[in-house]
Amino acid sequence: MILFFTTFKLSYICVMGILRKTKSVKILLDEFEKQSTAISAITLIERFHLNMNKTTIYRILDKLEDDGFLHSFLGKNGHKWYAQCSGCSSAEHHDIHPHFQCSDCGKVECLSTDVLIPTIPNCKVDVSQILIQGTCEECFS
Amino acid sequence: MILFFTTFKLSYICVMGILRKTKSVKILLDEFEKQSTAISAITLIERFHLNMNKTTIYRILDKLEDDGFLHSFLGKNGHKWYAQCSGCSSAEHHDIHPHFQCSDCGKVECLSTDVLIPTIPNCKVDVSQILIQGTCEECFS
DNA sequence: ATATTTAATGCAACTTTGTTGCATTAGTTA
DNA sequence: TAACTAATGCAACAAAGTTGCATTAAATAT
Repeated sequence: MILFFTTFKLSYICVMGILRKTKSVKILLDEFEKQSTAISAITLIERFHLNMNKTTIYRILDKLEDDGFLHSFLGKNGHKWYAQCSGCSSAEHHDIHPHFQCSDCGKVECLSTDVLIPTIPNCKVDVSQILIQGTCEECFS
Repeated sequence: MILFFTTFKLSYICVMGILRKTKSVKILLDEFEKQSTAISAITLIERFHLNMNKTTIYRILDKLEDDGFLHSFLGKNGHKWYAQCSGCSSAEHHDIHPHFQCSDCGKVECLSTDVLIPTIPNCKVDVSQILIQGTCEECFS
């Protein structure tokens, strides 16, 4: 959340998410600022196991999602991935877009393309997860 | 596989899948014949824990998928689900269709509707998983 | 600047889904 | 009926993610 890069009283803005700007929160926010592609929870745990506990990582990711800074989805193995939201808030997540995962290197990208979800008779559709798998540009050439 | 309901020499047909018509295989085949909606591995383990070991269940499901009798996909929690294929073989799985999971009762249905998958520049697309979540007909009313 | 409050953290133990190795059992073929 | 070996059960394991609780450290109040 942009909050941390300006200087607000956090408690006014975040009701259920992150309240304190701790070292761990800063490290993770920096990471998502730096890297535009999605990152899996497992990758973050490996990458920062010297800096913080895996429990802490899971908890911060959870809160950042509540805050509308990150959105989560499941990769090809059912493992959790996170990426920055664009224009979401704690009130509403409107980041329903497909994700592309390379079967070769495992990298995941958010796709801006819209996919038309079929309507289902008598059912109320809430969310849809679309994971497209294949070979990415780098692994293909 | 229809093989088991007629009388063939199995070894001619199944190369890497199921070779013997055991009690466990019969139970699971019956279950998928009986129920047209998808079934999660966990559900089968609960349902048949008196009849067979969970290892056996996972192994049989795996082989039935190899044989083209079942296809698998991940539900909303990343858990494995299986449903009957229509027209697939061990040589080729062409059952790429969306699935609908009810957030209320957890039930999963295969949808016959086609979804247009976006092309991604310079990438080769292989498979795509589409999981639509919402409230099903029964839970809605 | 220091004390107080309590959100956030680390740790260990746990839960759940799914997998592996190996001895034993039971379909299938000879 | 015997022989072969695929399939099974069991126990132990692996990996992702969660929970409870004592401790630490941000933010606020003094």
